[in-house]
Amino acid sequence: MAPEKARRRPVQARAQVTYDAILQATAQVLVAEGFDKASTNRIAKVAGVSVGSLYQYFGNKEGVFTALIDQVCDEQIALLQGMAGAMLAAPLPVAARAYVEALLATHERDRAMHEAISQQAAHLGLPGLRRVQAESRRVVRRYLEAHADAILPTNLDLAAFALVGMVQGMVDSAFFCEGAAAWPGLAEEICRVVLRYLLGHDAAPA
Amino acid sequence: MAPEKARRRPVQARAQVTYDAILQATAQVLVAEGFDKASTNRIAKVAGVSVGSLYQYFGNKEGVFTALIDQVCDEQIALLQGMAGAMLAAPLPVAARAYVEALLATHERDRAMHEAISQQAAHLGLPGLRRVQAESRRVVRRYLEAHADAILPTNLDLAAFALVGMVQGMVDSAFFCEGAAAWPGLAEEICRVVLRYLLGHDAAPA
DNA sequence: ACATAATGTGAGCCACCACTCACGTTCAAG
DNA sequence: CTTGAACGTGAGTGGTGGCTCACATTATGT
Repeated sequence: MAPEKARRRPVQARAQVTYDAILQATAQVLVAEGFDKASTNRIAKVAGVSVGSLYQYFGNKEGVFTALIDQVCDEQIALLQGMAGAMLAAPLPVAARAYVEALLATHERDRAMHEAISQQAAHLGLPGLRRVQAESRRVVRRYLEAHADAILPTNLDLAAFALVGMVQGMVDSAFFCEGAAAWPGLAEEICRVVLRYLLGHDAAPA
Repeated sequence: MAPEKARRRPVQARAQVTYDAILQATAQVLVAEGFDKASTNRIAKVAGVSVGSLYQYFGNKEGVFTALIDQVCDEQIALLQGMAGAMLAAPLPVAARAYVEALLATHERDRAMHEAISQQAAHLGLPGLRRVQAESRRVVRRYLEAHADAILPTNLDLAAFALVGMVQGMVDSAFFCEGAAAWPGLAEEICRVVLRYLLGHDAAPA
């Protein structure tokens, strides 16, 4: 039950290779065959190692999945922060657009991955997903601060919270409802929601 | 794998009692002990019946969960439609407020339930959750039609989609991020988002 | 070269779990 | 009351999967 610590940390190069292979195999099996087929024996076989090796680096089955989820969350956060740096000085319509597109893109990229993980989200993934949301709010809040004189909301914490939630909600809905993600006006509409909330009107075209 | 049909439908009263007890026990075990502890034997024991009885009404384990999810979704949809009838003629700020409060309330009521179910959402719950979202969009769309001359969006399908997604997203975020659900200005802020999207400005106070 | 630690192996143990079946019990109809 | 159908039972079966452990192999320091 409790997330046990890893038995051993990889120190030699070949150990790191094994470790990475296990995580990659976990992702692959999860996406291709579903959670209930993802036994430790199957993961080890796909990774090309023995079960014993798996249990050298992960205390139990749960540990494998939490490690994988952590890795995915770290990537997502890194992408977020990278974008934030490039967008801090950008005007609102541009930044909004970039944020929306980025979220749509990551969803597109590893849709199956997210689905498989969220299958166990309440149990294992929740802390990780919380981290991503918290970091998203932090990034958005910093942007709002820099543009505080141009927007309506004065409670920036609440505004960041609302923004991250609403965009995530619409993007999720789009992928949830098959086919909707490809709707032509979707990204525009999400941006419209954001801009009307922040400005009270649509952005004037340049 | 495939959702097998129930072996037998309860016809006598005591059979219905057994059937209901099984579903209720499933919900209870799911919430109190988590999905992986919810074995058919455990469910039967908590329900106070024998495993054999369980398999008289459900073809397999999956069938128990899908039946439970269907039941929860039906309740949610019924609540939605009931509210829609009462709100069709209401002015926008009132209707928006009612919708938001209703969502917040249902989340509050069976938060653990939703969490446990969404744990298996990708596998079992997806069709049910899709039904709820689709019905939500239909209800919202009907309302928008009735008030089409008072709102900015012209593509009502897209608007309904965006509205349901954004509200759901913000509500989910609130419960996701512990404590946030109790934030004082939360419901107001969600309404503000909705109204600025639909009207382009905040509602004038009565 | 040698010792020692790090890494890798996989057959097998054990516990658990989905599901069955042969048998009892309760109901409803004639 | 009788009869048969609906309902209920729970020990048992087959299979699976998490995890171990005794042993083999490879790297590292001296």
